[in-house]
Amino acid sequence: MSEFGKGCHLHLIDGSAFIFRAFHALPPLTRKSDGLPVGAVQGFCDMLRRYVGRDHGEFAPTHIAVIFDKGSHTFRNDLYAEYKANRDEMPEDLRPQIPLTRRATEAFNIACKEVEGYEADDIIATLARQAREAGGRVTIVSSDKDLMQLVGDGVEMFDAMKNRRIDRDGVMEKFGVTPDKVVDVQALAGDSTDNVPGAPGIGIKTAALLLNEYDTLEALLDRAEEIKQKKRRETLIEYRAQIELSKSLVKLDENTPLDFTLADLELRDPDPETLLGFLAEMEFRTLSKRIAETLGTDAPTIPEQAPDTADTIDDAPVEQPPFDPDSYVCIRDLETLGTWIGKARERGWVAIDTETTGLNEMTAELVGVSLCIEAGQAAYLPLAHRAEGDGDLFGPGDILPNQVDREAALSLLRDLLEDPAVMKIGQNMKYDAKILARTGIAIAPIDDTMLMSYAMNGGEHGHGMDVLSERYLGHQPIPIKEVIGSGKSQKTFDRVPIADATRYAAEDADITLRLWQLFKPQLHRVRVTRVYETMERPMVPVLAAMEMHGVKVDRDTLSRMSAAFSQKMAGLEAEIHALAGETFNVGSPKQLGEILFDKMGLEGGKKGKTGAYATGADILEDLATEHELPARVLDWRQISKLKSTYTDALQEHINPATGRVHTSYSIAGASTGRLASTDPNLQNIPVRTEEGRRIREAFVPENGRVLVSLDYSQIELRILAHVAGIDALKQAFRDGQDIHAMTASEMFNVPMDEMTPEVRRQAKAINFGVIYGISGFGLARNLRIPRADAQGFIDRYFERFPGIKAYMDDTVAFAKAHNRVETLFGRVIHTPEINAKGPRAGFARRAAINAPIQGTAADIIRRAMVRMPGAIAPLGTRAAMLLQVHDELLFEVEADAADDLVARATEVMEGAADPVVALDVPLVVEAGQGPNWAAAH
DNA sequence: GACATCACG
DNA sequence: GACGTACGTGATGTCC
Repeated sequence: MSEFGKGCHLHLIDGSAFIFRAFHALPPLTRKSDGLPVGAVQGFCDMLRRYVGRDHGEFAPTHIAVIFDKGSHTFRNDLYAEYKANRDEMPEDLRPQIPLTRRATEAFNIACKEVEGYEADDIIATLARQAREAGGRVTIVSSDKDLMQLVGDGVEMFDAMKNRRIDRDGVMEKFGVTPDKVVDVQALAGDSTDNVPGAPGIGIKTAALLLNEYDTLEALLDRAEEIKQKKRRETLIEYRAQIELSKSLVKLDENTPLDFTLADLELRDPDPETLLGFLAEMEFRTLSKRIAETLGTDAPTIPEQAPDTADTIDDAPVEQPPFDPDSYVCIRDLETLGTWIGKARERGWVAIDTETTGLNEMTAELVGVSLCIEAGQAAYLPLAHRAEGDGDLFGPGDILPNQVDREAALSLLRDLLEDPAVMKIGQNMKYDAKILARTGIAIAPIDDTMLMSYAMNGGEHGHGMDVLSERYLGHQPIPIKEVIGSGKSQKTFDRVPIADATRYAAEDADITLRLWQLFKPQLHRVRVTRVYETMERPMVPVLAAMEMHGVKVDRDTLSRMSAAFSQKMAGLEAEIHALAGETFNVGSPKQLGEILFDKMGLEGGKKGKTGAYATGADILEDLATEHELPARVLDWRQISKLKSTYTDALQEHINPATGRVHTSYSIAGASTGRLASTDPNLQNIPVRTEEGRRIREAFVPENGRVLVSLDYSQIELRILAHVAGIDALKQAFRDGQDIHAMTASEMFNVPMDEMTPEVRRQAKAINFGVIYGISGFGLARNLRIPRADAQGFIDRYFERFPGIKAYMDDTVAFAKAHNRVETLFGRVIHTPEINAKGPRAGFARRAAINAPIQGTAADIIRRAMVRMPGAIAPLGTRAAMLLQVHDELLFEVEADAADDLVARATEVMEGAADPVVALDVPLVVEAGQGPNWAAAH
């Protein structure tokens, strides 16, 4: 054993962080033979394997240890009983896995250290100090901000999740101070996750500001009297003891008693027998194989469990072969393609992925297609790869030889992809369906792993392939950046060498198939099969058709408006500069803030986390009553927005081939079930102001046609009336009354015929507030009234409609108990933050109240959209659905068929809840038509 | 790439 | 009683 000294590099892994990440990143997995939960152990082992196996370059370890916490009571609890008191109980499934992670570490022959009564952080601090004093370097493997105080003098951190080293600059970035001041910042700002109190009202930004001015916490507290801001000064004086206590809680103990030395942590090779023995005991087949391969030995055989116990491990993923990019087949001739197609027919399913030259399905060209028949068996069919660079027989840009003839291949593929007996499985199939549609292939039937995940895990995490693969397969796919590069040197996929393309593309199909095999049986267990089959999957062809159809936008109208806006902006800019007495960038909130508040000395000072002045519209509006400049800036901002985001940008989006604008809807983007529109976003075209609304005049039908707009009237309030069971509201909707006026009448005891617009406006704000999970603060801000008044309104509202309060409380209670809420149609919306502590709790609470209402409305319009093609089929190509804007559908229809369309579409929309949900309130649709979108409203 | 701002339902 | 607040999105320009 050699001494630790100069030239040595100690790596300290934060064991708890590894365990928790492994636990939360992987689906519950149990040991097949006895049902012992081992998912976190498996993840932990895989993370260890990857960490020791990675190329650390100049940071390679000579010594390494995994450090664990031991015992729940530490010296910090003696200082402050509430320390970490708000931590949730350890999940039931995780508890038995903790000792196994210790054994795993030992099996890897890595030092595994803990000290009774001390947190891992203190041991890490002590070891880091010792290593530093011995002249060595230290890497702390963790992203925990509590450890950042240790950075410096050869000590750095490494965030294994983001694959990023954290040095002095990284700490500066996080805390705004050098590492030696981190403890002081934390003492002031406190930490809600550890229940460190800190100073109320002071966050990291403020703390950093103060410490950079006063240098040390002690100096700051001693000279607190000097601070200008009243509130801050009083807080620092009043809470001095609490701040000092916080400091002693966050300061790590660098003198933890240790019964081992740095030399004991020397890097050692694992003993294959011990390590593989442990893995076999845990029954990790894939991991055993992988590690055996690295160690150059054979993996031990792990017996399969008896078939009669299969149902007890229902949640365990099907055992799969490891990913092997070298095993993927590149299809170079029609015969081989025929063989793969034959295999897909035999199975009845195939996973498919298309590779193209870009992300825009309307302009991207098909480059190749990958297929996967079963886990590990995938192939890539290159169709249009081109030579890159030079030094080849074939010049840059030439189609490479030895690729299957495109037309012949597509003809073979068409038979498969249109075969009703073969399920085509994809990840985000709308993309592939559109690409294939442009080659004349109408792919069907389909399954979509992205949408399966969305139905099961909405709100829990994203549903992109990378996330799903890492989370559910424990496999990190080849990043697209590695294949096509990034930034300036990025190339299109057709310039990727075919061998590289094969590894990447076939892997995507492989992953998709594995995800499908995992997800398919889970759908019914989470009871979202109907959601998936009626509201997610059928959206794919409907949206694909709408997006490909596009909407005609008149370039001349937009370009004339842009020119007019330019002129107007130039005029306003000159006025603003004159008023300011100097020229500055009106588009820079920073510069504007300095002009308004520093130079002109207006009231309404600082705000915001970055220390910049807030200059949002609400603030400028307040100033505008007294001053010219902010009023002109508001005008300028409005025009600037309209020009840059709409009249300029929309022209860029007109497709040269179709002359129309083609948006793309994300089906699985919004947590509530809403769609989102991108590239361009056609769900936020201006309408609220007269000037903005004119942009809608550029959205026009083809000659002889009209645009028809149908929108649900007050759909969210109707849903609220139903779910909360408010008889008065339900009756008002049945009677077709003005719902806001009726609310006002109930609340303020004003007869309906004496209603003033002002009182109605307030009631309307309250109605919307309720949908958003009302708070006194929010309503006060919206109505610009004192907070106490707003709270009074809310109290009275709840008094008059007690069912609303009950609904809100019940919804939150349900969310807290189940970590999810549901729409009337069974859509699941996870609320992972609902049991969080601190300010996040408020957000989560309001989101949980809103989600079933917004989500039910989203479900209803989805149902209408799915039925719409069938309902308007008799009109043939005379009518087409173009856009969805949450509660509105826009159609383009031949003028003499418009009334027919309105009748059919209205019927579908108003009946969209049937027959699954019988609403106590009618759904009412309002229709309009005209020669442009503005006129159709 | 983060932040502020603002467009929509 | 304090915390920091309306819910859900996407695009743009500034600034680091």
